[in-house]
Amino acid sequence: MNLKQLSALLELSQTTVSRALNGYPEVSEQTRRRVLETAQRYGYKPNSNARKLATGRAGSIGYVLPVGRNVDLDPHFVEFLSGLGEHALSREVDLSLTPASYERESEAYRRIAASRSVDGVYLSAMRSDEQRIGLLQELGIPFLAHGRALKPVDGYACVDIDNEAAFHDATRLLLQLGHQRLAFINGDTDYSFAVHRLDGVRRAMTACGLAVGSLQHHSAAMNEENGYRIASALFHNADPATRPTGVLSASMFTTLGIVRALNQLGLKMPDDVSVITHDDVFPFLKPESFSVPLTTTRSSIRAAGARICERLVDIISGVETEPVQEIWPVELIVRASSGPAPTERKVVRRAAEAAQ
Amino acid sequence: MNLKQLSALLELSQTTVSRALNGYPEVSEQTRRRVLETAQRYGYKPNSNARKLATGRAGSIGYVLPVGRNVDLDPHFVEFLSGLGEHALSREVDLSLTPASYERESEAYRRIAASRSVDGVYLSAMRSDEQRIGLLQELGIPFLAHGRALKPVDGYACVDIDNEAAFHDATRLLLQLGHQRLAFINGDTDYSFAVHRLDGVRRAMTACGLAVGSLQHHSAAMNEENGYRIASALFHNADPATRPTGVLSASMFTTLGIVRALNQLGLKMPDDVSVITHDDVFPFLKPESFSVPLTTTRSSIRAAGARICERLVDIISGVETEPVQEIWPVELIVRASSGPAPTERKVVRRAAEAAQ
DNA sequence: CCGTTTACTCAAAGCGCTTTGGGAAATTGA
DNA sequence: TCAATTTCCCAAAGCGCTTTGAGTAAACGG
Repeated sequence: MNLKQLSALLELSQTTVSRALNGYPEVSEQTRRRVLETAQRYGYKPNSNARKLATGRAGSIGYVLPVGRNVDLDPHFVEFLSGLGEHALSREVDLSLTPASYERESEAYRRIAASRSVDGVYLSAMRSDEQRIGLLQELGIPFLAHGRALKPVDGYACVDIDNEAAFHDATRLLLQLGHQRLAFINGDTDYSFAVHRLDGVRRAMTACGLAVGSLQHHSAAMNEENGYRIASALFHNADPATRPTGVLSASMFTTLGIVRALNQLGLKMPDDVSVITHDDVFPFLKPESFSVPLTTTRSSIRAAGARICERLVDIISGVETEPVQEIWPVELIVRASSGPAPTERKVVRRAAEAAQ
Repeated sequence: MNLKQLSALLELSQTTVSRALNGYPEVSEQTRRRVLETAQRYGYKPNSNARKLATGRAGSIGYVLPVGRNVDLDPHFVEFLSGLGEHALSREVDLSLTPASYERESEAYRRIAASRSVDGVYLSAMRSDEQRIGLLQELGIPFLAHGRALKPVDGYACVDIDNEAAFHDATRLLLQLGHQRLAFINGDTDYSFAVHRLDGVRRAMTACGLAVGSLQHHSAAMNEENGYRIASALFHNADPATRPTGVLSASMFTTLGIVRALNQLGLKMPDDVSVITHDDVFPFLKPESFSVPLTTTRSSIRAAGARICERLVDIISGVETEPVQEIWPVELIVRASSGPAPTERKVVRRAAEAAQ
């Protein structure tokens, strides 16, 4: 059933039927009702491709999906997608994913732009060495970034969380609790969020008069394995008097590994080591659900997804004109995994106990 | 730059240019080269909507994304998507996600079908009470299911793993190891995979002469919290002589919770309780990465994604005509979390130790 | 009563591509 | 040499929708 057939059936012109369906005022209420009713009964739905061609609007937002043997879409993405989808639903837009290997990424953006298959795109996993912003500006396709680039600093729209402040605050808490030897198991610093977080940690240390060089900083993909590997290296056979007493962790997955390493070495949270983790709010893995509930910096990645969809639709429809950089604050939530730094005395006592 | 402008530039008809670009034989090699070269130089890309309208092909496959306040896309989805995307890349198809709330799901499928925005769809999370197969058959849109319905048993194309055999084998292993009291922390039996798994467990028990009624079966969403909650209920204050000694778990997330509960209660794997888990092969959480490496039934959900994309493209293009039901075998991989059932003597001894 | 709004409706012109059905030139076969 | 192919290219007709620009009848105002 297409428009032509439907209008023949109704003995009306295509114009009138189209207008009736799309809510234009130039059609009488009576006619509109009749049209809607008939359309409903015969299950008429406009052909989306024809409509897209005629209007020039695609009614969908795009994303270039990084794929390849060595690329793992991480669970952050699906959580983000949930939020995006939730909002997309209310605005009746679809999401179009264009798979592309890392090397051919810019080609994919070019194709999207030239073929006009989407109205706008969003970027995520912003890199320290970010190329896409310039590309998309040049291509003239509306976009919104989830996260920020290190440079350019502005001139584009984004939604990001205040990673710098989050890790500054977490670090300050550890320092206030008396921790002097800190370790930071960071995400991959190829991504800008990891750089911002490191900046935050360093600023807090500096403010407290601690040498930045004393920080044990490790950068790696955020997963269980790396958390385990790095934490094991930090604590295995380390002198209790010199090993870190405070650990900052980039993600809950990393922390799963850290916890496993600590358990294996017989180290307790928070008596031997305090841990603060960033929590993206996964419904399937919560900081309360650790044997020792985790102190976290928390920001819902899902909420960010919903917001990004909302703003992207506004940008596309011209409601939002200036490129706004929206930075969300992050909460620091104290649970049981953080506590006062062990004193020298305690360290010795606990070491003796452990030796037995 | 559109086709009209490009052909004006080349002083050729649109027909010839279109044919040259699309590789039709009716155009001389020399002309083709000239066309391709010019198109390249001026960055011409066909408008995808116009092409879709003209050809009737969408060049994309669709998925109805379940969203809503209470719906969590789980990490399985992103892993699946990785696989799908990997293959989609090689076939140059896009993925189109249409968000829909659970209640309006069938409406979303109808819209997709009527608006011809995609060439085919895939289904996942097949339910015990599955309605979508009939709907899609009626709508006449090509589809491929990831998983199977309980009924209809056949008449549609699917890719599934042999959940029944997987859990049969896992159960048989526990029985062979002498376990007599089993618990199964299953996924939600609203989904057919969970029913198949339960069938497998029961078949193994029956074959071994064990009463099916003795199985402690719990059905719940597969996450850390539920694993913890159910395992705690099973083992907290339970008589060592009657509590389960073998536990089957539906997912790695569930098992995270089970392990937490066991740790808290001071129970050891595999001495006090053997655990076998299904592993969907997440790159960020591996069975080897548990303090006691997990015995698992393993099947890569990502590989399934790639295969589904491959077959769906074949179905759309008419290469695959008969609805094939492709069932993948599942490997049972023994690691340290499974072992012989504790004997009565051992049970008493360990209980005494624990009491001290 | 007649010119002017107002309320509806319509025919037709795109949107940018693919594809059908030829047609003219070049090549071939006898 | 001439008819029959083959080769290469074209004009024009869609695909199914939206939107422009008009037109007609009814309602209105003075």
